Amino acid sequence: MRRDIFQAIADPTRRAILTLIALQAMTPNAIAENFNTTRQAVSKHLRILSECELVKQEHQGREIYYSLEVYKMKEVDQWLEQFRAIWEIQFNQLDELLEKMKTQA
Amino acid sequence: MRRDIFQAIADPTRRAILTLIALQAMTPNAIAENFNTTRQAVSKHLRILSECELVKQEHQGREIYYSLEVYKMKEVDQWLEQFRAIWEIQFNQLDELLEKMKTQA
DNA sequence: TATATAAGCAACCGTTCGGTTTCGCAAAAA
DNA sequence: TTTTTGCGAAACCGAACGGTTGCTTATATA
Repeated sequence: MRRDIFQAIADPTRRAILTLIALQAMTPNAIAENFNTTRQAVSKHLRILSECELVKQEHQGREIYYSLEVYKMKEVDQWLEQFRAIWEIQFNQLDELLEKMKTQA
Repeated sequence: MRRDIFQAIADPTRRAILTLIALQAMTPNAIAENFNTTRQAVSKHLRILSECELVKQEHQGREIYYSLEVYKMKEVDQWLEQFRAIWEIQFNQLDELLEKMKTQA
């Protein structure tokens, strides 16, 4: 059961949960109210997000507040880095092409 | 069979394929040589990558060259944007804290 | 023409996924 | 103390996933 951040964000519900708790910590029940699923389903998603440390818990009495571990998102950002260089090159080439077309017109 | 770029990059083999063909187009056989799987397995991955337009084909005789559709990667980058703002705020707060500790020392 | 090769496609198999239902536990409220 | 509430864990189910094997089609080569 090797959890991986890319697998974690593959599910649209989990991505929505991450967005939801990005700015404020929330309990599983509160989170579940925003979706058409049961609390248990949300709980499962939270477990997966916890396993790859995308989310952290804070216990308050019998309530558990979940919040985003935003630094972990940087792993995706770092993976994207290799492609960012390429799409900037392609953008510049397009730019040169447009320039060329302009001078020829 | 809802294909989605996030689901496409969830698989480590597919991520490796994307990196492999990022700089040069390759045929399925050539790609498969880089992994411990059969050509058919790679072919399946390429089909999934094609379905969400992360990859484009170029036919040359009986060979098919696959290459990266790098602009599509920006969708992930755009999704990350919402979190980028947050981690920069947190970074700045850490920065302020370090500054504070320095002046107090 | 006959043969070899590149590649896609379909069928099948075991595993994982996302969800529900049921249960147990601990904290708060009655 | 008893009841309610918030939560996670386990068992189960259908669907999807990743992979293999076998087949067909199309191009290149003898």
